[in-house]
Amino acid sequence: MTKSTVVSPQAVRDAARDLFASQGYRGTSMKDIAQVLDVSAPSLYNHVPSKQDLLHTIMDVAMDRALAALEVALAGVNDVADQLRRATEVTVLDFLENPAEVTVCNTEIRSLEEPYRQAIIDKRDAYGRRILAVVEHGCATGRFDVAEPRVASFAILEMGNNAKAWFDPRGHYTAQDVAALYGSFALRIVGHRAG
Amino acid sequence: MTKSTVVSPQAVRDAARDLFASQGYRGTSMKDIAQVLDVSAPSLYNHVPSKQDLLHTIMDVAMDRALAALEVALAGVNDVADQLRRATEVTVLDFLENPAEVTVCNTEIRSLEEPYRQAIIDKRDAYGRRILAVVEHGCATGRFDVAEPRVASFAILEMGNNAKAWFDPRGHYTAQDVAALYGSFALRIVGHRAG
DNA sequence: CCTACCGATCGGTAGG
DNA sequence: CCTACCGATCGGTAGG
Repeated sequence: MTKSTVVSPQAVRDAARDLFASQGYRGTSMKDIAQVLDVSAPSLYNHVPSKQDLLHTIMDVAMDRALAALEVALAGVNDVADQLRRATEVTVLDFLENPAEVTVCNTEIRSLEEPYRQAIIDKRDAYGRRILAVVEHGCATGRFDVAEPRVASFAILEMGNNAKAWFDPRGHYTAQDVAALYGSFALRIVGHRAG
Repeated sequence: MTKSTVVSPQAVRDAARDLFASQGYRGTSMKDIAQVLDVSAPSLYNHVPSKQDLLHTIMDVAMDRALAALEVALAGVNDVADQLRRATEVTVLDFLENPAEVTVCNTEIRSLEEPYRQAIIDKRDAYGRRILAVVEHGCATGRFDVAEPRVASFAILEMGNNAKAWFDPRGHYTAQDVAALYGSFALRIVGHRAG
């Protein structure tokens, strides 16, 4: 036997996540997902309500996980430079460790129907505001020196987005190594001054 | 009359570009494109050979334009810091001035059939190598100080990718202003030392 | 969990 | 440039 996995809502979402990431939401049929799990397409509806619900759930779980990881990374950290470094590291780590979810979140917002679409956009914006707040705090306290904190925070959030495309988990560098590198880039972008 | 545009291959590509950017390639039908131009879907085949050709041509023209603009921006510039600043500025300017093409290039490579897909990837990689060469030259001559030139060049190329999402051409800053800001970020990332 | 099937939509062609 | 139409595929349901 090649497939002995018990079909479950999570198994369907995992298969859908990988296919949505590689072929897109519109380019993936319920039959494609079913074939991965070795069942017929109609059988999927015993586990999930619809294709649209699959997409929304994948993205919503991914956003909640990212937001929670960001809060954990910032909890109890007082130095604003450490805050920015950790926020950047945890962001890049999320990109590297969950490449399929991140790709789906990046490319399939347009495939979400309302009100799901707006709900995901709100969570994505909340993530961005959290980064911006750190950058602004660093500027207000004179630890950072950058002309446009808002633009700087966008650049920091975005610069690691494609790292998952070239990162090799079995290569010379670990995901944490790469994340640390981006953390140092973030501090340079905001013009961090020590002490 | 609401539409008096003469239908031409370029008009079809322009309509397709905007629809592919907002709805995706698979989410856009030939009928959708035809409706923008106020003709029937079969009529489009008098101007373009296929939907797939539309996608490939849009992306290929966009990549050639970006590569040419990069060469023009670097022509005759000797100082490596100026080279990196200009390369970053022209990259971000391309993102801001051609948001639909850039979105299509970013999200629809997976919708391209071979050999078109590989040809576009090759052009995208050539662009990245050009940026990397500048960063490496700056490191080799001691003008830049960054541990991983390759990762730095990826970060620089990527950081402005989403600027088109929040940039408002009628706002306080011009596209050139925003591009200049990213140019300064690039020099900070590579640890540029003056003189 | 399956087969059989529904109405809708797709890219593209025929023929004029 | 049009209408009429082709075969294929889609998400989802019926019924068991």
